[in-house]
Amino acid sequence: MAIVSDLTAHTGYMLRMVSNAVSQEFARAVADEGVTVAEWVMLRSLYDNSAVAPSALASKMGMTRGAISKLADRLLEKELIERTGNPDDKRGHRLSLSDAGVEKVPVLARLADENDAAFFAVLSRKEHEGLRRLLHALIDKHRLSGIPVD
Amino acid sequence: MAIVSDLTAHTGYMLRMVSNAVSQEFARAVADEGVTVAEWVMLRSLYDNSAVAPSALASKMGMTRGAISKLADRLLEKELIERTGNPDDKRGHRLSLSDAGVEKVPVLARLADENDAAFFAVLSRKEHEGLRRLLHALIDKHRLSGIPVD
DNA sequence: TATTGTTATACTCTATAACTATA
DNA sequence: TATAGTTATAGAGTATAACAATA
Repeated sequence: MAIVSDLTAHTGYMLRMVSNAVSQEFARAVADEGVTVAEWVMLRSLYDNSAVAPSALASKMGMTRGAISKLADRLLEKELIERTGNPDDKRGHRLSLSDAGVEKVPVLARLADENDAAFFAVLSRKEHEGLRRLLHALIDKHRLSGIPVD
Repeated sequence: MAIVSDLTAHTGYMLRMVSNAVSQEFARAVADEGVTVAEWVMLRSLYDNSAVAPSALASKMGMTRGAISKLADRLLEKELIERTGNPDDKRGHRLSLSDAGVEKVPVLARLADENDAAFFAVLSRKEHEGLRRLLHALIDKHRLSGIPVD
């Protein structure tokens, strides 16, 4: 029988297990506020600089323009964002937070803070910082800020 | 304006970015072999101890029984696994690898080895080991081997 | 009554590609 | 022709709940 490496031999597999666990817990937390994790990321991205082009969000969030469009539709229906035209280029749109959206972001941010603190509390401060440093190195070296899709 | 933590302030967010990147690269690699990541995990799980009950796989893989059922349907259609009855308990089923499945696992394992090695090559050996240790601690302390679902 | 597994339904996320309108 | 954005379609993953057969 061939020698076959175990599933946990792969760091990517362990990463996926842990990531799924954190995200699933966070998904439950924000679900009470009526949003999904991807919706939270879009809302948070619009909080700093409102009036962002959908294509800019797509490359920032690592999603296709089609996915951004659908995500924006849902947030529009929930009246958390607004979609306006770009006067300079009539093809372009701009997405921005609604008043309700501006109010919602700090609430969701607090849930994110709490969820993160609770999950990683099983690590010492030093270990937690080490993990963040390693993840940061991977993000940096693989240029994962905005995987340009599409 | 309220103070709102940045997305990257959350370790869970960074974890999700990195995990998605590794998994997406691996998904592309195994897609050439005609399987998905979840299918690979099920095939690998059946490689060690063939003849596993669907419910056992569900708790091992952290999926619902319904999800396992659907996944098994796809692998049956690809003729990589077989589904038999359990003579001791006529309600029960047993899943096991087909001959083609047994041949496929080492091929996929090699892709997993290569993908993992390539992605984490940007870390030093010491850093890589440190990351594995931290992930292992999180898996252990949160008992993530088999989140019993359903 | 409880359990095993399947099936039905539905929603999110993702990707590809066709389409509309502007440039 | 190229670009911005939307829309259509489809597949994968997940969850809930209803269901049939068996215990």
